[in-house]
Amino acid sequence: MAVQSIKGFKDLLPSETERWGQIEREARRLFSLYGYEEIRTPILEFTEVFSRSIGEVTDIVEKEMYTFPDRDGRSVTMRPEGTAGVVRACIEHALPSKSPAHKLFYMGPMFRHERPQAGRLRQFHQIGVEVLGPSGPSVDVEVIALLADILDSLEVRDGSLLLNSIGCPVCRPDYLASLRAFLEERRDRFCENCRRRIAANTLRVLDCKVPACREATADAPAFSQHLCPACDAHFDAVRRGLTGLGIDFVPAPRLVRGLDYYTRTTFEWVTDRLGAQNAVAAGGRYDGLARALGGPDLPGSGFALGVERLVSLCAGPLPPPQPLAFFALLGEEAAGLADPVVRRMRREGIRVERDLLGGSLKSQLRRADKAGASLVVIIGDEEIKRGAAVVRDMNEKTQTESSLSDLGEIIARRLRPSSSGQ
RNA sequence: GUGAGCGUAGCUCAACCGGUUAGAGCACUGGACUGUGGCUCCAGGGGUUGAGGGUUCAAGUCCCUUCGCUCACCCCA
Repeated sequence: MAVQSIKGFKDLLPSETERWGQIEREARRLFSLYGYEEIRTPILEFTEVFSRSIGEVTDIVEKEMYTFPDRDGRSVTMRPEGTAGVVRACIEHALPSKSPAHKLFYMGPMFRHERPQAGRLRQFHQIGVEVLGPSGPSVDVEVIALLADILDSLEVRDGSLLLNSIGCPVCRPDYLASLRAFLEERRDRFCENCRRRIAANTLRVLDCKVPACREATADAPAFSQHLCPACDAHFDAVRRGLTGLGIDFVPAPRLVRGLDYYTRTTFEWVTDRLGAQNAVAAGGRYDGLARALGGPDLPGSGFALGVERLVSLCAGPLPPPQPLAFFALLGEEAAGLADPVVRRMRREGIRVERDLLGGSLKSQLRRADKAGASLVVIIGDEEIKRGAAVVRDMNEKTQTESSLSDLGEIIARRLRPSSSGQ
């Protein structure tokens, strides 16, 4: 059998890359409007960057990372998410000392060795933002508004924003203790997984899908009732901020995050149109991350958006391509005459295709039609004798003849009938 | 990592209870129209039926192994 791509690694063919391009352009446009700057960090990092930030006991670190010894023996890992590398870079380049606030975005591939399924790949792509420095609630609100605007600009509107607060190092221990006590009391009502989680990943029990577990936790203590005054005020301000912007959200007391570094605000944009993987974007505040990486206190807030998942939700129209002129050429001599014209037109910003396959005029016209050409320039022996070219309008089915020297200007004028101001 | 389903042409799918030369639509190429696209009609190229083994007079079809894909669990973007 011929060689194939690796399981969970997908090719993006031209039929799909247009949508990707649209998404990336829209995102970049909004990032620029919001004042976010791009950062590009390496795909490969020392393993500690992830194990120390994401959390040693998470699934990602325990069994999903592409980790291997580099040739010099040091353990390296292909990034499973974007935040850790961005924060590492900020610490390494002492960004906090250069400016008290950094608003960054990134886009690119992430890698997790999971079993592929709908909406889940081993190489997948995220677009994300990180705001490093400011710790106030308005940062969380801005980040969520930015996410909402990206989705809105792509006409992805049916879905909901889940919002929660998971406290901070001040209030979380108390809450965890009372939650754990609550769970322990009804330990025998939980699935095997959850029994293990009670000690290992207490918050996760709240998020279990097993109905019996859901029932057992129906009246579990909610974090929102146990927040310390500072976290409570922060959460309240985020909610008021979102309401003020007209951004709907649903309080989700069970929404927890799998990654250790989250504090306070946590949110997720979910839809029911994606199969089992319902999260399109997720994020929150991670005030403890920079310290975990050995850096200074550096509050952060951001989100990551799954591009593949977003693509499958996008049904809106793609931007129409620039009008196209197509050269149908019969014979070597015609090609020799046409090529300089074609090149000149391209350098002037006109979209021009030149037939490369040859064959009958009929087959070249067929290709021109399929390529979506609005004008076709035909040059054959008869035209060469007259030093001319036939210009066929594919929509009107009309033809005119013009001299080779005027060709460029005539095509340019006809392809941009009204927007000559450009 | 666990479980289930599915692998037939480039794509989407047929092929009865196992039966003789594996078909169709779309796509592609050519012709009708010798230099004029889309529509129509005609023709043509394309297959190790995922791979390997077994049962049988006979396997796309049944059995085993293996590879791949898909979906779900888990987890997450």
